[in-house]
Amino acid sequence: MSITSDILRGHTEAIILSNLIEQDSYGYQINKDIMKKTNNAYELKEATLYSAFRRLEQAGCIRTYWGDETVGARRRYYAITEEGRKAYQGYKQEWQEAKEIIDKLLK
Amino acid sequence: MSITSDILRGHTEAIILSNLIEQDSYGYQINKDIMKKTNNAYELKEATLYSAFRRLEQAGCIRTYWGDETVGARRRYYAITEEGRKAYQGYKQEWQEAKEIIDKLLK
DNA sequence: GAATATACCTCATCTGTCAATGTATATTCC
DNA sequence: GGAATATACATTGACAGATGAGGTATATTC
Repeated sequence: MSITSDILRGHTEAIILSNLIEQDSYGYQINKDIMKKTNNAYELKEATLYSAFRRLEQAGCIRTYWGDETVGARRRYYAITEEGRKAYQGYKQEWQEAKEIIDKLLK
Repeated sequence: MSITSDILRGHTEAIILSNLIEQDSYGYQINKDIMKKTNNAYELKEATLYSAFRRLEQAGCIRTYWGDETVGARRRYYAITEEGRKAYQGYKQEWQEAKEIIDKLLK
């Protein structure tokens, strides 16, 4: 991992939601996707991932169900809710604004 | 303030250093500058500012001296060190990378 | 049968942010 | 005269998100 967690902090939930907008997924897979998308520059720690899931579920942004795998380890799938889609739009908007602000400040 | 602190978290020190590269300054002024630069979209809380000063000094990124004001409240000035300039370059680099990564992830 | 990959989960700890609180000086305005 | 506001610095305790360390279980590869 090349970028510090304090910079990614605050984006965890948005990153997860972004993944779930494409399709329902489960923890392990989401993490793999993130690594792939960033060419291994960023990896969510498991504990971070699961605590974010808990927050997102509590907030009504995702719902969860168990996969029906007959082989291999069981998978807990997550699906984004309507609430979650709204939240995601908000996060994206916020990111665009934050980007501008930080760019201004780090000139 | 319109953008959440979790997103700015991790940029505080870089923002301060950026300010000190322009000129020596003091806490109150730095905060005012930040507000001005961001059109009041972002304001460092005082406690955040001062704890960042402490970290930066500890890390050798800034040094401090008292101003010689004869009127008004005393001012504690901060100056960036060579170490601090290097750190700032690192922060800027990191920000460029982080920006790309987050942009990829929030597509 | 040992190692590795897949897959889930929890707890204690760490770190940065911030509300609240305190001190002191100077200016403005009624 | 005095009340409000602006300037300026500083500390403390609480909070929240990130994470290292630990745990469980199944399947495959060598």
